[in-house]
Amino acid sequence: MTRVADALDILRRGTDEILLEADLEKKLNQNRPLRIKAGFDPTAPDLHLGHTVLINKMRQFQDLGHEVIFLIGDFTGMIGDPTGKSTTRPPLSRDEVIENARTYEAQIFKILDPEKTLVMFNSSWMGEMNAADLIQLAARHTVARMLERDDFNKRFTSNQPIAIHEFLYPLVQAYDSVAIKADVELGGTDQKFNLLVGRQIQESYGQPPQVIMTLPILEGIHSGAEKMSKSLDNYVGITESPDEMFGKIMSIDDEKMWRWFDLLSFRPAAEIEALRTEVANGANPRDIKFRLAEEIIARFHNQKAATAARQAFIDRFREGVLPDDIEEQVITADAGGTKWIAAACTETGLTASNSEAIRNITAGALRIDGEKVTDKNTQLIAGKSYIIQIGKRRITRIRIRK
RNA sequence: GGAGGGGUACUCAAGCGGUCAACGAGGGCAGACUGUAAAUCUGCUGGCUAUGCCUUCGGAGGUUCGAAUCCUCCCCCCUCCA
Repeated sequence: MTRVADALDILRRGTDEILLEADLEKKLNQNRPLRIKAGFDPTAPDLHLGHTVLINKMRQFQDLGHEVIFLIGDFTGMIGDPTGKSTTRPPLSRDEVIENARTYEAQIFKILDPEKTLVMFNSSWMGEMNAADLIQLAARHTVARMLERDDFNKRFTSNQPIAIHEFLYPLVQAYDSVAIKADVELGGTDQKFNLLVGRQIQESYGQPPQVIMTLPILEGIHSGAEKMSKSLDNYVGITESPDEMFGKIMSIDDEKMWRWFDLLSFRPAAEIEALRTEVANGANPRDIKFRLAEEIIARFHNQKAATAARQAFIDRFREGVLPDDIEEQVITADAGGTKWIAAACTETGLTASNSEAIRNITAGALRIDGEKVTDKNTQLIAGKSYIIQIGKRRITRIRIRK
């Protein structure tokens, strides 16, 4: 096997599509570092495992000696939200963009090699364009082609509005590839259309078209097929604590676990296959899920933290032991020297309102020091400290101050 | 520019003068069962120490004992015609 064939094997793993793979092979054969592009929003980053599917692929390119361009779409971000459905996003200031970029770096370099990563902003070329330049760019594409994009097509045929500027987004993104002279652009499967526009626009500027590589979209931790996202609150953030990560990963269902192994694990395919066999032969899927959780936590924290998280998980949920490092919050008692339980829950953020706390008491979900509370008028006494639990996941220690 | 249709809670979607804090579905939270899984079953899902009070049905006014429901004006979306 040649080295190019090896590289292709590595790069192919976990991808949804590579267009055209023959082009990629050709480029790899040129024996030079390729320019690998991936674009990101300029909004405040809170990277989660879903993003890492893509970032891991970037890392593989780096390991093979290629140059990764982490492109921050600050120009497009400054215009506003493309869907326009939600309230218009306020334009980000220069300082905010730079601040967000810094936060990105702090997170992506948990995976990427800083030495081989180029962070760029598309405002540096888009900001130079004038109206005539933009119109000439727009002249390189047709409405009919735009309407081929799935979501445009759906909206068009179902009479939903499409703002004209939305057509500019794929074009600007495509032009980014021209400006960067990208050899390869990575994106989620939902980006396929935009990435293909990049190929076409590059060609019209006389550049060899980029290879596009789409990666599957990771589903969130809740049941169902919704993609992992912050707004759906079904994500595992890469800066979360080991315990939080462990709990969330364990809560995914068994079927989804294999999907996560495929997309997130660095284990050799054969090893994952062996794990499948173990489960098929009767191993408890939970124990296999432990390994997935540990691998991921070790990646973003370290092996020691991963082991500790697993132990804490077992202690807490199998043995029913309370964690020993519950954060203590201090709140002030009322004039009478006591504190109403519902108000205490709300003040500590355990519940969003007193009503919610009362509902949880009625539902039998609230415990004080392990004892189920049935009286919604329960008072906490000043000077004492209590462990308050709602359900299995929400827990805090409260000290009542006079 | 003209004619018509529509904006309801996190989302979709009923309601079309009182019985509406607003049917139903999804989502979420909790309980049972478990492996803190999933599936299933059950309860809850605006706020307020509450058999009551307050704020919600695009916005502002008005009619009425009483409005999400009727009227006026405004904003936004969609369709058809031009």
